[in-house]
Formats: sequence, structure tokens, C-alpha cells
Amino acid sequence: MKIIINNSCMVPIYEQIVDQIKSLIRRGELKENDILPSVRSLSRELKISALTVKKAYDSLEGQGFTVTVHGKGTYVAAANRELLLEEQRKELEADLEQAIQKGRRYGISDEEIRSLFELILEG
Amino acid sequence: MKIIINNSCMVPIYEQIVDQIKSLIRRGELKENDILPSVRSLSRELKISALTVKKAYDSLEGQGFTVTVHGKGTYVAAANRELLLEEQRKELEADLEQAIQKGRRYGISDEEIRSLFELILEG
Amino acid sequence: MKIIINNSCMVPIYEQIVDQIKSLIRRGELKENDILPSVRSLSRELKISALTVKKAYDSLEGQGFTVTVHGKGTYVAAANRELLLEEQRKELEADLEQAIQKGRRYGISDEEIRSLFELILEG
Amino acid sequence: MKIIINNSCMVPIYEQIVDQIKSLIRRGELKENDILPSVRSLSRELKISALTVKKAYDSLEGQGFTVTVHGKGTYVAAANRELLLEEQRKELEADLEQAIQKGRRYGISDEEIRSLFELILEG
DNA sequence: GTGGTCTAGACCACT
DNA sequence: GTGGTCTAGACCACG
Repeated sequence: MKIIINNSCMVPIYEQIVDQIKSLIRRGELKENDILPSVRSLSRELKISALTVKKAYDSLEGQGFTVTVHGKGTYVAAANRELLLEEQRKELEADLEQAIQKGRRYGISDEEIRSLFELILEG
Repeated sequence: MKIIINNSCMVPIYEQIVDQIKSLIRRGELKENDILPSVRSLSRELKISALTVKKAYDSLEGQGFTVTVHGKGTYVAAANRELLLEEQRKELEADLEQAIQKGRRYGISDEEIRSLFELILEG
Repeated sequence: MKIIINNSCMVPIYEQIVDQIKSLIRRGELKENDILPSVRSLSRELKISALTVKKAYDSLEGQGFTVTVHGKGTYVAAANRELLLEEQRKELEADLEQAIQKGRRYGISDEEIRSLFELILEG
Repeated sequence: MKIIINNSCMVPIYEQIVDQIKSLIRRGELKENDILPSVRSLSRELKISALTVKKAYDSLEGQGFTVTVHGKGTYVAAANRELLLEEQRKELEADLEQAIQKGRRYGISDEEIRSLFELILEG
């Protein structure tokens, strides 16, 4: 589990965990019936509160991506990777569209928006 | 002052006010030395607490967009177009960066992100 | 009455009026039994609210520098110019001392404080 | 945290808190990454509203002296000595300027003001 | 009338 | 537990 927490960005930690586990499932690095690290071990590994990891796992289970078996652990559910991919793509699309619309409301030209985008993407 | 409060979204009310007043300044609907509605009248109009409006006005003043005169009112500050443009550009940059980072967390390649971006921008 | 209002500084307008009339009395430009401009005329002249002028006159009367005769006007009281001078000097002394002490608390050297003072006085 | 609130003076409570925390940082009693008392605990300790403490903390963060992490607490920011020194110098400058202006409003000559200043500084 | 401060308590999100 | 927002109402100072 190579999960990276960015404490300085404004995305909540539990959401970063959810996003990255979804990504691992989509890419096939986590397959159906694979077991996730325990709440405690992951919290130790990431040096964050166990409650935060728990919140992420709860969210994943609520969305149907995992199944928790009491006393045993949390397992990857029978996931529809295609569906997941489509969902994530749509989420990204929505975010990008919202950003672009905001830029246009601000009177920033499409050319400027594009160059800004490329600047960030290239790093 | 046509300010619209969306209570159902997660953006704080005072921030919605700040954004919309900035927008009015940018679009020239509020000009230098124009007076903003009083804290109390706007709070009455929007049916929200006066403190919430005050918080918005404090934020605007802190960012240099307005000047408050005790006992008189809050006025649009001078020479803020440049400031506003820079500010908005940074805001757009932050939004784009966040979207890109989310895409990467989802394991979507930069190429895919770029093509999605172009699709939205062109479409 | 050459009273100058500085709207941009943080001293309340009514206090500026009080200070300057005290100064006129001290310098002998306003003598015992001289009549002050009416509230209305001074408010017109300074382009400020009549209530603000009234507040200044009330303050002066409260401190014993003027006497108001209903229906006639406001007159300079039998003033003790020496006393006034001493009072104002002490007030200035207190302000300067407080500023110097604050600077020292901040760890700023006397030399720096002095050069800052000279800069402001000359500038 | 030995913060003392003076209810009888006209300086707002939140500003007194801001000033004293800045002072603690300047004197090194609060170092980089130190955590400030929580809003609630300080409000309990000082027997004031939590909102008042929050306003002080917001001000400190706005001025770059602290960093607030949601759900964790408020921490002393890095590299603020320079900032603080500049800030304090400006504060002293404002106080001195105000004193000088008051002296001039009182009709006291610059020479008199200077000699008074020197008297206090040397004395 | 205006803005400035403060209270006491509520509900929410994050850890 | 933490901070973040919001309310409804109070009192003060300035114009």
C-alpha cells in the first residue's frame, strides 16, 4: 500500500486515502477479495489517527468498494472496474469544468487558462 | 446588490458574499468609492446574521478591496483591478492544480487528463 | 477658525476639533468670551455632520473650556492658559513615553527609535 | 500561556490576545511549530467567548504568524522573526506619528516636541 | 444611522 | 477532542 498523505493541501486526509485506494482498485493493484491493511497498521504507517483511517474505510464500504468482516478485516468487494473508471473520470471532468468556468467568469481567456493548465501539469 | 446565497452548498455564506462582491468589482458594477450596503441592511436583505456579513466585509478589507470608515460605511478601495486579476489568477491556478492532483491520485495519466481538459475547453 | 480635518487618520473627527480649539485657546487666537462658530456653520464649513461638531462642543464644555448659552451660542470660558498648556504638554509627554516604552519592549534600540522619530518629524 | 486580559481598557480583547501572543513569539517563549492552546481551552481559561479567541487566532493566521490545521490545532508558523520585527517597527512608527500629529494639533512647535522626546528618551 | 466588539450556544467537519 | 461557521441579541463608539 503506497499511500501518500499531503498534509499541506486542503483535501481532507481521509478523502486522500479513499481516492488512492479507489485508484489502486481501478489499476488492478487491489483485486477482488484482497485484504486491505488493518486500520491500526495503516494509521501507524501513515502516522495519522486510526479514526481517520477508519473514516476512509467506512466511506469505501459505504460506496460499495469494500466489505468489512468483523474480527477479520476489510476486503475489496466485487468491484466493477469499468464503472469505477467512468465515475472517477466524471469526477475529474466536473472539477476541471468547474475550474474552467470559474476562469471564464473571471474574464480569463481560454488561451491563458490553457497555458496555466500546462504550466501546472508540466510541473 | 444582487447577491445570491446558496445555503445548500458547502461554501460558507461569508465566502459566497466575498466572492460575489469581488466579482461585482471586477465587472465594474462596483466602482472605486462606491459604498457597499451597510452590514445591517445586507444582513436583513439576505436574511442572515449581521456578524456573517461583517465577517465577509472584514475579509474584503483585509484583502485590500474595500475601506471601512467607522460610523460611515464600507467603500470600494482604489486601484484594485490589478490586485483582483492577480488574485483570481491564483485562485484558478489552485483549482486546476487540485483537479490535476486528484486525477493523478486516481491513477489517470497526464495524457488522459490533458485530453479531458482540452475536450471541455473546446466543447 | 482654521480647523483642518484629517479623514484618513484614525483620530475621531470630534477629537480633532476639540484638540484644535484647545490649541487656539492656548495660543490666544481664541480669548475669553469670544464666540465660537455655530454648530451649523462649522459643520457646513468642514463638510461634516452637525452632530459631530455638537459632540466636540459638548466635550469642550464638559472640560470647562467653553460655556454654552441657550439660544445665543458657545463662548470661550475664563480659561487658564497656563494650565491648558501644561495639560497638553503632559498629554503629549504621556503619548511619547508610551511609544518609546513600547519600542523598547519590542527590543528596538534607542538609536533606532530616535532616527525613526526624526524621520517622521522631518518627513 | 500567561495571557492577561484588561477588561477596563479600550483595547479589544482579541487584540490584546494577538499582541501578547506576538510578544511571546518575539521573546522566543513560543517557538516554531509550538502549538497554541485550543480556542476552547483558552476561552475557558480567560473566561471569555470562544469566538473572541478565534478572532484573535484568525488575525494571527492572517498576518502569517500561525498556521491552523483543521481538527488538530493552531501552530506557530516558521520564519516569522523578520516579519515580526518589521511589523513592530511599523507599529512604533504609527504611534510616534500619531503623537507628533497630536502635538502639532495642540500648536506645540516641532522644536518643543523634539526636546520633550529627547527628555523622555534620555531620562 | 453606521461599524466594532462580545456573548452563549448551536451544528458541522476533521482527527 | 479539534477548528469552522452561524445565530440572535447585546452594548459601545462614531457621525
